[in-house]
Amino acid sequence: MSPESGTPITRDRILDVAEALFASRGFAGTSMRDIAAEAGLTAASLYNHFEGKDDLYVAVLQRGIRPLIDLMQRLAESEGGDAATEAVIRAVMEHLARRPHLPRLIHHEAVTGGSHIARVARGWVRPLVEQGLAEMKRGAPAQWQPDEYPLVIASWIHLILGHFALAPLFRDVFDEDPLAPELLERQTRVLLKIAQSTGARSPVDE
Amino acid sequence: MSPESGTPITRDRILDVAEALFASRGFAGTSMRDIAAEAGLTAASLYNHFEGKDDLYVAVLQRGIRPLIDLMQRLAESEGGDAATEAVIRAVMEHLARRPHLPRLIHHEAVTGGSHIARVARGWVRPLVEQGLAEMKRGAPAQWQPDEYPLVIASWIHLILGHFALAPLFRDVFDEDPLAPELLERQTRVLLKIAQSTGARSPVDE
Amino acid sequence: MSPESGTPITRDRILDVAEALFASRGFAGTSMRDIAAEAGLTAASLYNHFEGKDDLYVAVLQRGIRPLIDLMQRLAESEGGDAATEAVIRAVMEHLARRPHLPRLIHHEAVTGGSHIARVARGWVRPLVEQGLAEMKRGAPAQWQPDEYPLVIASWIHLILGHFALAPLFRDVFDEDPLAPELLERQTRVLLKIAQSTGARSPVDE
Amino acid sequence: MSPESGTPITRDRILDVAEALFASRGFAGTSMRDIAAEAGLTAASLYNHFEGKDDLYVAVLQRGIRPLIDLMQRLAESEGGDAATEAVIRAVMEHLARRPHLPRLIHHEAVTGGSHIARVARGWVRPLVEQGLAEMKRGAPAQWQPDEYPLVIASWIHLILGHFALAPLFRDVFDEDPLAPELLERQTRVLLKIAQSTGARSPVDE
DNA sequence: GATGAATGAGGATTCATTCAT
DNA sequence: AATGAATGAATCCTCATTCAT
Repeated sequence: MSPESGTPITRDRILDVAEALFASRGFAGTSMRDIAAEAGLTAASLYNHFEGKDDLYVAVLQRGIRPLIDLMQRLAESEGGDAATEAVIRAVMEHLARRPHLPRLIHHEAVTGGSHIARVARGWVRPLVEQGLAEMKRGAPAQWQPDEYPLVIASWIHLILGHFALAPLFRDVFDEDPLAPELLERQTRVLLKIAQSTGARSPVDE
Repeated sequence: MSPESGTPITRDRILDVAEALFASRGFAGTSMRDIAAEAGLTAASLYNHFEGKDDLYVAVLQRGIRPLIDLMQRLAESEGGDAATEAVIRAVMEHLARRPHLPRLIHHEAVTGGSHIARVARGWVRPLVEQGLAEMKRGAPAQWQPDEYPLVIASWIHLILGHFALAPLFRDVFDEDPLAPELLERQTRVLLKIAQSTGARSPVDE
Repeated sequence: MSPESGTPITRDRILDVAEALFASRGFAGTSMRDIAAEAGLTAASLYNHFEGKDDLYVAVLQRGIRPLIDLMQRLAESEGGDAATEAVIRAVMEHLARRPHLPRLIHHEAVTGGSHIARVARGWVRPLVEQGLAEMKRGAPAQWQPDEYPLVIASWIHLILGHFALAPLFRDVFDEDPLAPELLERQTRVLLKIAQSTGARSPVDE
Repeated sequence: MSPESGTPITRDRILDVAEALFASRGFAGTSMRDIAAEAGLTAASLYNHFEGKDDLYVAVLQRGIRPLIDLMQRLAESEGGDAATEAVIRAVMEHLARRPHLPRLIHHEAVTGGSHIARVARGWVRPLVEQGLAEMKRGAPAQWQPDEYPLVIASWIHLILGHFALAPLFRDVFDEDPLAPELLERQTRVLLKIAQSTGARSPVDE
């Protein structure tokens, strides 16, 4: 009946719930029972859909990261230049705004150095970094030395992911929700300004 | 008799071990037994020094964050200006280089939105942000709107903490250790350049 | 609709698989899922053919033991004497050679003292023992006292079943498979010699 | 207080209980909870004494089999001959009478072909069989061919272990307990007679 | 006749914690 | 100050079974 076979409804519901819980409590802090309960199931039922906690976690990770990889690849295929930088920032911010759990998932993995991180690192971040490196080698702002390129790229990742991942903290500090549409828009503006300030092509270029 | 007494040496050893484990596995992922084992003790012995896991965790957090708060306060008392920005970046980077677990601890708390985060938020980040706000209000680069000030400050936090906290990820992506002295120095240079680029006082100011 | 119906082929396949698994892992150590998987089915499907695990187990037991009972009865109807002893040993050895799981099933039941053992005991072993007793009473080797008759019969059961049931052990000890045709033949010869040695009619008889 | 350090009492109590349960229900059929309950403990407490179910099982097996190995070695050091055969049978029967769970444990392992069987096979049965083989090679009854020696030895194992291990079955068949002292004595007599009948040195030997 | 999905019960094991020693 | 032993609660997961499809 549905274009997909199986019973995608339940499976997806589990993935949704698991994504939210893994994102906010981490892998170790999330119990199968909690996931099941939130999905309206018994813990045992989860095993009809996933082989185990680890399998479920990987499924959550992949479902979340895959579209981000795809997005980055699509963006990479567009031509570069200053306009492109703006487009990338806008696109990524909009994408993450719709999947606000993803950055926290990535942060958990990254900070923990979990066993899945190799997958994340090699599958997603490395290609992304390498795209960025290639782009910068073709023409980076004059202020950056080549050995600083990776750090510049990492810094952009910190800026973008950090805003989402550390939202719980800053929600307590500011009295506003960093994930509210208005603040996301404002943060995008801030990032664009940073891009302009730091990305000014060297006078030689012009 | 009081759980606060005990050989300071052992207590500190426990704190050291707990800090490392909490930082790399998070609160839920770290067991009292693991901490005890790594400290050459039995789990039961930990209770001679701390009232429980939670108490130990708070102790770790406070021991780690307190010096950072002090550092920020000392820096705040110095006068501002462009030179100050550079001094702050250098000082914080150097401080964190000596306590590399701290950023991961903070990230865990921040991402998790744990029950201790209020403490962290109110005790450390809020004053820091308010110092920054005050500073910016006294004279910020012209490109920033007042409602962007908090986001700019948060962005700096992302840039600095992110480099340390996400080191496990980027260690896998680059083939270098982000926490190696040489990369820390390089990252400091990058941050200084970003500060210069984005922080340029508007021509009108001068 | 009735759980007794169904394609006989599938039912027999399940019985075959279950027999092998129950024999090598015991009742408690064998899961319905394992049986189903080995039979190319899902656990749920087993319930189309058997009422439950217990029912399946009993079916396996009965299917295996029934022919053995029949064999013993047929042998009992033949007249006794030394020739008969040889015939019994040969017949039983040949029968078990074709159903090598059976002795292990019986051993499991016997050692466990499981709830099904009463069935086995009363349904199969007891008549067999009583046949033997009757036979011995009609004329046993002079060396056996009447109160030893049951033990002698039990000993024969140990000798014959043991060779099959403990094959996994002796396969490890010898470097040969006790169930290989050649060793079965050799074991038969050994048993026949034991029968001759111990069964010699007293000189008075002759 | 006790000649052994530690708290041997609880540990031994657990071993006793586990031995009985493993013997009568097998490894898979015995739960840690049951063992604990029978020992007056909680399941969690078992893990203060053993690393896990498997470890406990191995401990039970070793504690039971070790003395049997020692007995066999002592017997092997005595000189052989017909008198020795009688001594061995008597000694083993008496030993097993005092540890009636052991044969069932061995049978479970042997029939299951469990993962521990290699240990049992190599550690205990193989040396025993090899002792027997050496003995037979020095002078066996004329009726046995050399290639039958292993089977003869195995047959003795079946006769002796079988009486103990299959006791639950024959308790149901006879109306007597095969492990009752009187029946053990009777079984010993039967075995001795079998030994005499089958072991008669060939006239040529004399 | 087969199965995917659901589940209550129970499996082994871990965990934080307590307490007597 | 340290620990061995004990434990209730919770962990992940398996199991036998049911039922709608």
